[in-house]
Amino acid sequence: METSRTLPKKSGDARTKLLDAAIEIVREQGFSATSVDQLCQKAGVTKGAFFHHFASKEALGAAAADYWTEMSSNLFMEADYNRHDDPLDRYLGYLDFREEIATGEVAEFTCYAGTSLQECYGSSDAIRDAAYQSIAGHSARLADDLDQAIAEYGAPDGVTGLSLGLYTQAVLQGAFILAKGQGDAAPVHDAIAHLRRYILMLFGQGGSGEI
Amino acid sequence: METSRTLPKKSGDARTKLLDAAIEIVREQGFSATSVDQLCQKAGVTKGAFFHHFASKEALGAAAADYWTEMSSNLFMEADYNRHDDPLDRYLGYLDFREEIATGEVAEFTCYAGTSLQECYGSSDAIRDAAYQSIAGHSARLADDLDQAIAEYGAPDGVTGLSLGLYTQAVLQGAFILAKGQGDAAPVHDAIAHLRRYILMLFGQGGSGEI
DNA sequence: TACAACATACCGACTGGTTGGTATGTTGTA
DNA sequence: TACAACATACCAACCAGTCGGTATGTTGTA
Repeated sequence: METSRTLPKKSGDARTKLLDAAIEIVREQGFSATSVDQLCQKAGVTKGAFFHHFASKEALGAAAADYWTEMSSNLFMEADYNRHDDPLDRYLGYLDFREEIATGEVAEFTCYAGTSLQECYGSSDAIRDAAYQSIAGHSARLADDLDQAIAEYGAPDGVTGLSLGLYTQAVLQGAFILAKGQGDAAPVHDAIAHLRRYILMLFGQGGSGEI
Repeated sequence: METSRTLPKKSGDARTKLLDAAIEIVREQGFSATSVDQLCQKAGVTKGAFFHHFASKEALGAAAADYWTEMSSNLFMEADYNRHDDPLDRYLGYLDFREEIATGEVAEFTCYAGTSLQECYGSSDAIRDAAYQSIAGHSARLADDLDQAIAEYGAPDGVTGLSLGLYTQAVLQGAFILAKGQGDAAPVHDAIAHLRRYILMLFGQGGSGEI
């Protein structure tokens, strides 16, 4: 029953191939519109393998959200912007990095968690929770730097690191929706420009300014 | 083939009942996860009525986006905040109004266009286009007030009414996603607070300040 | 080290229910 | 009587999930 959520890590690669396939296809056409057969074909495995590793299609969706959390967590933790000494510079570097990776096909830079959270929040508790966990966890990591920046440079009453971290994610998720409508990454760059301007005004030109 | 997109307006109410049902159910469980039978049951009509008015399920989805555009357009046009003389006050009043209507169940205040745009952008051109049209059109109306505010109070280089209008929608759409994850409207209020602070800083306390 | 007992990973044909869509009525009304 | 607005009955395709089976480890023990 619980084959899916605990990561066995050293199993054959059918599981991983299915998770990769899920993230790719679901980002493009949504979860409900994606069939198990389609997933299997993309992953190059059979249905038997699918239901050996996942109790249901829903379990795959939730496991893919966890997988997404892990992948994106690694991506951002290893990025160069973390090396800045100043917490505000780290945050601004994060924004730059997000701009950098927002190129190419829309489905390649949009967020699995945001997509499936929006689609599945009413039909699957497991997927909703795993997807929200992904976004909330990411926000919390941002909040660390932002809290330090607030401690160093000050901020208006009611402005906390977490609230800014969540706002950052809201801006990005919303920009992804606009990008899907427009067919390219331009809305993401525009939105980040506004967000960056807000942060710079909030902290009164704090930080070193370098990139 | 084109039974759906041109609004006959004075037809029997099966069509309208189906559109209302679509907006209600799709906002809760997504488009793909909603079946034609479910739609018919909710609307209290039969399948014959459905396919009399809509060429396909996809056509219903696109028509519902148009219907959503019309409904929300009326809602915002008739709202009190439009009576402000100052364009910035009108924009700020819009933000207040959006906060006001963001209460109760999540599915009741989230956006049909944003939901279906995110879900269907890769699987249905018709729905994607109609949904994006809804958001883009809404942004354009905001852009009018924002352009006037810029003319009156000035703004940094590169800040246009349209770019701020689209940013506003991005913030709201992203906040809706967070609201779905959290299960209540709090993220919407938090996000609007940040957005309002940004606008006020941008325009340097312009506007009358009254509500 | 040898072998039985068991576990894991995977295969693919099959099933029963659901799906979007169709074909053919019926009914109200202009 | 003509046509729009529905209703009813039905269908083929597709869907998630099952099941009997195989091949390849792993482990305990004598």
